[in-house]
Amino acid sequence: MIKALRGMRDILPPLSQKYLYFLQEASRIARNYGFEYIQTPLLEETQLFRRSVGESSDIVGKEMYQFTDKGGNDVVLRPEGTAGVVRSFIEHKLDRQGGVHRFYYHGSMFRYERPQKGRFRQFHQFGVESFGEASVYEDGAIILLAKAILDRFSIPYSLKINSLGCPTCLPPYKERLVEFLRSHDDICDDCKRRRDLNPIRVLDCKNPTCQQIYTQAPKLLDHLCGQCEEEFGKLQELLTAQGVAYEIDPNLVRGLDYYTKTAFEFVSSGLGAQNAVAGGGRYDRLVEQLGGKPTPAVGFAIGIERILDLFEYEPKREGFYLGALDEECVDEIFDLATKKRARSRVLLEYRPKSLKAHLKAADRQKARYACIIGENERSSKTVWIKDLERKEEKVVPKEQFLEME
RNA sequence: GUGGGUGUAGCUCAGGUGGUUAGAGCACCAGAUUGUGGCUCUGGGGGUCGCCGGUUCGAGUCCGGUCAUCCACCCCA
Repeated sequence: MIKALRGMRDILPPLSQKYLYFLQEASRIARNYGFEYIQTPLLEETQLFRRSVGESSDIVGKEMYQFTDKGGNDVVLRPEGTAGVVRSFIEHKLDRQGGVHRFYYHGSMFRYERPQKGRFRQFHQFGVESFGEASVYEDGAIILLAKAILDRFSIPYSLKINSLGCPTCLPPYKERLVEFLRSHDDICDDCKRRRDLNPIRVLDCKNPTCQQIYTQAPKLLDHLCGQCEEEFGKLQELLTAQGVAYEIDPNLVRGLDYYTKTAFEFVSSGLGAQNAVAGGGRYDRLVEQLGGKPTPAVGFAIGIERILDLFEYEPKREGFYLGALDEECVDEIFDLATKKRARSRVLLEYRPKSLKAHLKAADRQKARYACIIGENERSSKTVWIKDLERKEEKVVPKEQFLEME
């Protein structure tokens, strides 16, 4: 038997129904915040991710589905969504057009990792990206948008925020940190590697010995420049005013290189070790880094598989089940179903069955109405209808049946 | 890449120390005297016991290998 590849899974009913329901609600909320839908290719030039996500990240370092296509292009299946949207933003010269551009997207991402709970090689994200708005109010709005989506599904979470500084305050801090790290030779091997590649990432090392050492390390939050500090304060003020509970996590650094200033993560218990359900932040330098005009930007992504694990979905009864009690009535319900299908969802049973069997089938398939034609109905040109939710039944002329919503 | 757990019916799982036609619950289909769903009862269909090899008169059971899957490390959505 041919099976799906490791870490790839099919999404079939009823999960697929839940998936669509999530997309519908999340899209609606994103639109309420002024975002428009954007779709970008799943395949991009490898260079795009090397230059955005960064060489020091695990994603670029070891998780990309990378290959050479038949035209000799070095390409990858996108491991995350932001880079492609930024590429598109620049390619279509929206950076030169000016103004604010807000996009939401959803779709498959690919990372070659060992699968585990909440982690797949092909997974799906719903994300938003906002370009051209430097105000910290936008950071606040973006966090509120993510929160609104989680709240829509009554998902319990805790919100962690941090500031990663800007080109003014981050480099001097990095130097101090590296200096500190060089004076401590007992940090783990991973951290020694990080020290040279991307020193900030040592801060969220899980190794207890390292964590013990880092309690003495210089803190980025103590080294923010005036503007970064002010904005981080303003962000907290905004969140507090909106009644959003949050926790400052000075070790929240995130594994992608492009973040600046605001970084945030929504975590939820009940997801196992992979507890981040949404994450994002500001990336003011990325557009420029990829060859566009300097443009401030901020965004986030939600892990769809993870969020689907966190809420229940009961599809509601919908549509009409049509069944015949004897062979002579089958042509009639077939014709009736075709007409009815111009406006409504119709589940049609071709085999004549007992009334009991039809009701059972209609119930199981979650139809709202069981509509049956037998000898009596055929001679009187009517349809017997039972509302399976209200448990009410009636016999109506065929014309009236076709009018029903 | 590393570690641990698990592979028996569509699903969840039983199957002491090897022994005849491999079981249950759920699900599915059909019935329970006249055309009424969810509950109950009866019956039915459905399994190369992950795969390969070894030990044995005999392997679902023991041994080796292999594959798959889950969880964790790591990292992140």
